[in-house]
Amino acid sequence: MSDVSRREAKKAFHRRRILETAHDVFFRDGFVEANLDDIAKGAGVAKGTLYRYFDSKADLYVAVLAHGGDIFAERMREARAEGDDAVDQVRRIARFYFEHWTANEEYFAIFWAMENQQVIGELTPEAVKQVTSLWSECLRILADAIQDGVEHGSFAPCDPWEVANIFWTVANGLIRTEHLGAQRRLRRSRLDRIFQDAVELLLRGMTVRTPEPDSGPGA
Amino acid sequence: MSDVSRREAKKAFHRRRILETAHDVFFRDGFVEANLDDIAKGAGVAKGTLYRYFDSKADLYVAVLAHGGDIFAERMREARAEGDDAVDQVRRIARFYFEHWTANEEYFAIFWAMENQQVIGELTPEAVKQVTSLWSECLRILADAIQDGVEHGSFAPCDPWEVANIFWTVANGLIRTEHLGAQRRLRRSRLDRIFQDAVELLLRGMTVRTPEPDSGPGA
Amino acid sequence: MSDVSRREAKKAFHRRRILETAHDVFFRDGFVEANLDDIAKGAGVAKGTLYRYFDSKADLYVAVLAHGGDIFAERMREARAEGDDAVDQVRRIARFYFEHWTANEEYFAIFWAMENQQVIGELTPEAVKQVTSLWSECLRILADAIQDGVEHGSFAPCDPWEVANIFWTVANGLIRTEHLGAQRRLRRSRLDRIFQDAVELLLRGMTVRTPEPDSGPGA
Amino acid sequence: MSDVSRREAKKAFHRRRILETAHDVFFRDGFVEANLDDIAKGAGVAKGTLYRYFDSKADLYVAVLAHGGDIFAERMREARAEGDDAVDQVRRIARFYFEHWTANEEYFAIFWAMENQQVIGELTPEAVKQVTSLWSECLRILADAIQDGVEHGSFAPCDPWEVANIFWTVANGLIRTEHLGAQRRLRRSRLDRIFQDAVELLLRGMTVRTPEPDSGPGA
DNA sequence: TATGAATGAGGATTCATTCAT
DNA sequence: TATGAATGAATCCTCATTCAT
Repeated sequence: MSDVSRREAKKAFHRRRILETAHDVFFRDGFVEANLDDIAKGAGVAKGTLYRYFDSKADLYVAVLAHGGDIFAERMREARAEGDDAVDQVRRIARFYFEHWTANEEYFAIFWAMENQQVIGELTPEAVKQVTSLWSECLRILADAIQDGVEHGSFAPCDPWEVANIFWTVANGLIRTEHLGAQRRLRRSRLDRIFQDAVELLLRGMTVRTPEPDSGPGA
Repeated sequence: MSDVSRREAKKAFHRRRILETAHDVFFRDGFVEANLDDIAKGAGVAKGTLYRYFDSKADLYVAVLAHGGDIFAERMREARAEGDDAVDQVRRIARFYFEHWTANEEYFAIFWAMENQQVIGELTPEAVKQVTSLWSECLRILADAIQDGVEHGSFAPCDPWEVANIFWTVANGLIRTEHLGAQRRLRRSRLDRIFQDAVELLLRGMTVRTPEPDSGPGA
Repeated sequence: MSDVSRREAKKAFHRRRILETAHDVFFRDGFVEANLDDIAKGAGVAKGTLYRYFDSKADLYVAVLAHGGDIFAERMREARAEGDDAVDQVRRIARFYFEHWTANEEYFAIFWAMENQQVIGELTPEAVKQVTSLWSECLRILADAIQDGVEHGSFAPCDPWEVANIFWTVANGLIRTEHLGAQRRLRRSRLDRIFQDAVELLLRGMTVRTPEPDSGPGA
Repeated sequence: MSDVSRREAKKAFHRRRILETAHDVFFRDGFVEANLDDIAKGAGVAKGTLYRYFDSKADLYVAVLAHGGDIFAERMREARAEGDDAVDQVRRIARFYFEHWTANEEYFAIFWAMENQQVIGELTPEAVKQVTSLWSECLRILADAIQDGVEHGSFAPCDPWEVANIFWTVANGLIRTEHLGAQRRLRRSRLDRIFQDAVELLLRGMTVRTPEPDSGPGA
């Protein structure tokens, strides 16, 4: 029994080490350029051992993504819960998103890289679905908040999913651009300002009522 | 004379064929996975011939980007010129951008791929600069239009570059997301709607709204 | 234990096979023209396996040189030790040198090839040093013997290093010329005679001759 | 007629340019690494044109060797003629040899490179013979001088060819070693001294009469 | 005769994956 | 279960030579 549990513990330990190292290496080199020798060496296991835990390089990659992705949505839900009204909730979600990615820059890079066609090509459809569902979940949280805002009159009527998507896109795009443009090291203060401005710009746009002039009956 | 010109014509033909094939292959496989055998075979030339036209794989890649990139900014400038006021100009720029990329989907993928760190790693700084300057140029056109709008009171005071950047990011992000999410074949109608909405959302956010606290009863 | 040692033995076997085959191939084709396919095939391993043992073609080349080079100086030292006086020692060194190279003709070719600029160009400075130091060591042994002879009056005063160098040059040159001139297969008897004569010629030149101006009538 | 001669002149000019450039390039890069693009460009002709003048790379190489080699033997003959007695003649030949190669270092490298097995492998036996005959011719001149010396009692009895060969070997070896060792730029003063010493050492050895002691009848 | 575009075989090196131990 | 040695397909690039113009 003790033997069994010790063995289990060792396995868990190995799995964790591998995932962590893979994370670093994928971040540093990207999926294609990353090589399993580095990962094995970094994790302190033999190259063959990797295959005891993961079926392939792509499989390991997905595992890395999933590893930290689960808590992401949960945290985002918490962030929303702390907000008072819809506007506040959207701001908090955006804030969390920004804070999270700037604090976990590497992860961001990895997530993005997955969208790159090369990686997707090597993944099974299931794997792709597994990862993308993480994003959908996040989008849903944001869309819910927006929907709330619309229902309570804080936002002008709109398609919440669509607007959530736009929000999302802006956030990702800004972080990504800055991430790549700044030689892969965020200048946080600059990004912070841009990000704030963008959020406010969007919020302004969402709040505006499309002017309903006293249009004549024929309009 | 005829001899020389015929030879020239043949060279031009080859160059064109190579670029076109490279374009397709880079689009299909991405930079890293693309292989020169495919390109050579597709272009109907020997592998060695590629090297008479381009110094390296990376060089060819840059050439593909530059091939169509030059006219891009020019067209965008034209699109702006056709607009009446700043708002109209921004709309037209956005429209052009959207039309162009949906009509040249592959190019979009290639441009984006370049921002991937692996590709950049293999390019000379000059090459990178050559390509990225295309984007800066486009950003400048948009920022100019916004600046105009601010000066003429169409837009609320803002940092034109920053707002242009946000616009840009939204546009790229939406196309990109749709591009990848939809199994790499845009559902144009859906994207069109989202894109329009996003532009209007942003324009609304940018538009001056004289605070009318005591606005009429209908507000 | 048995497992580990058997694996070790196999590795040693592979390494040996690779070195031996590389030796033959480098001898047959020279460094530049030799190709790793041949070596791998000859050694009965896959091409990739070569890289588990040696970092590069150049590295393998150096290993081939070093493989047999170490014992060379040692043997030469022994040869010297067997001599009675300085003259005898020099003769024995020369003899050993001759015997060794004619018995290991291929090695000779490889050593010489290394001095060719192309090969050196691909080696790291350390590698070059590693190999050339072998030669210096040999030169030192010879120079020591000569120095001894000078001190004991067997040889006329001279710069031992310089004379050792001359000896060396003659020896190498003769073997080399014969080696190449005779379609790469030494006619040993002929070379033996020339070599002997050359050694005696040099020894005669080195030998002290007290100027005997009034030498007897027979001079 | 004028046309014909002008054409002839042009051909001669091209041939000369090609040879000169090939000379430089072969010196700089060695036979294997030299490439015809460089030679063609340097000579100001098209690559294809090279093949109007020479059948192959190897052929061009041999032509380069022969180009300057003819005058070499002639000059050496003159050098000998200026000497008074055999010893003087040998000294003058050696001197000339030394002066010539240190003044035409590049040529030396090329000649030596030819002895490299790779080059020989690509040459026709005729070509090899053509080049090696140059060396034989030079050896003959030296052997003749030695023969003279033996006949006139200046030198101890010996096989003139053999001794000439030794002389030759020493000379080549010293220049070569210095040439390669000194990063391909001769330290002339040092080499000069060594060379002188070597020549005198050999001359001393050649002059010595093997002592014929009053050996007893049984010896 | 001269050109230079085209060729394509050839070669060093990498690395995900397998499998005997 | 873990190892790590072995694999071999895959790929970019070079360059002597050819040949249509």
